[in-house]
Amino acid sequence: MRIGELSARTGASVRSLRYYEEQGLLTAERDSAGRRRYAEAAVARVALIRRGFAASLSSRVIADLLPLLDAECVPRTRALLVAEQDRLEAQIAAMTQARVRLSEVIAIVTDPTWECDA
Amino acid sequence: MRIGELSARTGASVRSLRYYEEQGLLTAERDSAGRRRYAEAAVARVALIRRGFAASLSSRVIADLLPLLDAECVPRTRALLVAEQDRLEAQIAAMTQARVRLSEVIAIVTDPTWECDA
DNA sequence: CTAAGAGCTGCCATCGATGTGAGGTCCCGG
DNA sequence: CCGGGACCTCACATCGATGGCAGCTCTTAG
Repeated sequence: MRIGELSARTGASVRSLRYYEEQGLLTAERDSAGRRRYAEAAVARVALIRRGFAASLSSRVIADLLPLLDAECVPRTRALLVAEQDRLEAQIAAMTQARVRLSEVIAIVTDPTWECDA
Repeated sequence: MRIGELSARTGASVRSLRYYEEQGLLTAERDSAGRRRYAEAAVARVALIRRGFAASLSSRVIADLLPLLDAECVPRTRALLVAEQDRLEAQIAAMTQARVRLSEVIAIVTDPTWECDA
């Protein structure tokens, strides 16, 4: 299929599909006119890529991941994902801490001695 | 004091102090040579700004916030901060959901039928 | 044959706090 | 008077996925 159809079938914009290819996430044959031709499997591939993005993986990590998935290499795939999980966990922790600090700020400004003109 | 001293006393880089001014977070007099001169209060001001950043507030929000703080206007200050808290909460929720999705991906690839060459 | 539509490449913009560097001014100590 | 250090402004780079435009080619329906 061509890029428009793949886009329609996956929900990824045409722009994004080209970007995925640029990042080495998706390969395509070219027809005589230079247009991308995708195999049926591309639909599942794009779904997988998008699943990765939805799980906050970067294109770089997905690029590392896909060959491992294709090789059905569980241990390394798993190691990569767990590392990402740690990164995500750290980010969540950072934001959670920011939330605490924000609560502190709110507590400070809610000091009852304060007043307001408006 | 001049910018170098303020930087040393607050831990903010000189670049950052200029940026704060550019964003309307910090004001400075100028001496005859055009150099910034800060009052003592600037130290506390910068500390407050940095506290805001540490609580994941953007310079824009801090810019909105500081006048309210100066006016000691609790209700509006509080409203602004609570709105930010909601935003932060939404981000944390998004990342938490990403974590769930990542766990799902890990569960999928950990399917015991898979094998690995390396 | 022609117009429209789909595809192509390449480039710029986004958002935000900060780093970095060039090129200039100014002040002070030696 | 000179050198160096502190300061100034201006401007570009970063990171990442995506949007969007310009200008082009190619195909296909009418």
